[in-house]
Amino acid sequence: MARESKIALDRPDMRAHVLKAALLAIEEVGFARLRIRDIADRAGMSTGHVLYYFGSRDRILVSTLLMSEADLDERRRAELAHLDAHAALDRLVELYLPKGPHDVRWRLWAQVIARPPEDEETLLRLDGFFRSWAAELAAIVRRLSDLGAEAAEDFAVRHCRLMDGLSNEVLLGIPGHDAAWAKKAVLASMRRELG
Amino acid sequence: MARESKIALDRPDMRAHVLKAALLAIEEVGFARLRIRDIADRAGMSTGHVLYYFGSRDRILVSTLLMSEADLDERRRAELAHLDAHAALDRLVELYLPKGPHDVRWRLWAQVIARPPEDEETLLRLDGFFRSWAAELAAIVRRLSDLGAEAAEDFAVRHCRLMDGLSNEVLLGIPGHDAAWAKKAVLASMRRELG
DNA sequence: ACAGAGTTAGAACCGTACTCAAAGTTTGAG
DNA sequence: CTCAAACTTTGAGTACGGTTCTAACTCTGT
Repeated sequence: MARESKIALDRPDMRAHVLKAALLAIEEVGFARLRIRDIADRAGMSTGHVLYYFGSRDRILVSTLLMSEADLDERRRAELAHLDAHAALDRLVELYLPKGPHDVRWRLWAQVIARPPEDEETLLRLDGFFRSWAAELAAIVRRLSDLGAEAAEDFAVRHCRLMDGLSNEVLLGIPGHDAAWAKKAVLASMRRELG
Repeated sequence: MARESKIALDRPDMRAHVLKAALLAIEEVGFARLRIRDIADRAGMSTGHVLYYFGSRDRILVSTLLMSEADLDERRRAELAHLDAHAALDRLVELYLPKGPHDVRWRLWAQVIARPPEDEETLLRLDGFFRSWAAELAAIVRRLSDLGAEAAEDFAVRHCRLMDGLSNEVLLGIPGHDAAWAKKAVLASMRRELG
């Protein structure tokens, strides 16, 4: 609708306010029990109002993921900029992987994959985050090895997908497969290729 | 409860009947709109009855995944047994990856990852399927290369997780990232390592 | 035939996503 | 300053689906 885009442009601050409330709500009540009411309460408004801005529960969650991911994107850049290549690699892996089975950012990803958005624009934004992570990783790898641009890119994409797969197991809570296990596995794979 | 385990033992056929109905229902009405009613209709019973056997919607879905995965496990063994190593590798990748964004088996996985089961027994069974795929892949790889048992196992696990990650993108429906793209990416990675 | 356990159906219940109409607030033109 | 139009906000209302409950039914063993 025209309404939607107008609002998005006019009141980005309001949307951000709701999305922060959503993050807080997820942390506090957990994903399984999350109601729109929980978000509305924390944002200091009514459930109808939250729906007025976002249209549906799923849209709120997708938007929350987009914000959370954009946020991390910035933090990542800022933090990795002044680390040497080895430390940067280690830190990137740490930032990428879930902290545990209840990691909010990853729970959001899981949710969105289980009920994917229909509109292409959102899908492209999600893809953008995939690419951003891969690009950052590729840059670090080039500092660590004599790989060419193409090979580094390939390495980066493969390892991002590897981390996605490992994250699934962490999210499931498979016994023994926790965050530390995942990190170790990724770094081992990277080292074995980089020599 | 005692009730639950008793039923599971006494009436495995009834459970299987419902689960097959669930698969059918998912195919027909899609995941987003799936109601217990849709499953009950197809199984020729009431919603109350379905819940009597499974206790909750989530349990039905987890059980459906377990059955579907066990089924594929068998089919895979049977089919790969009489293929040469190259063909077997190709076919395993094809069987593992989603056929498209609506692949029922993978939608079930996505659902289960988004709302993981609590009980350890189920988690271990899920882990069992991970291991089974990896073992099968490792065996094929050993036929194709001179890798040792340990290296082949490592190769297999890494590539299973890689396929999981690629599957996420297929499920999301990221433009350009379809089933064929995923297959190509996996095989490229495998070839590059196996030489 | 009967008791009692196990099974089945479907109505009732309850919680939650979503709608809607009306009231409140801001904005900007005259 | 006034007023109307657009936008915002609310909360009650609706619809719907998961879950629970109860009462009827079936089957088995005696």
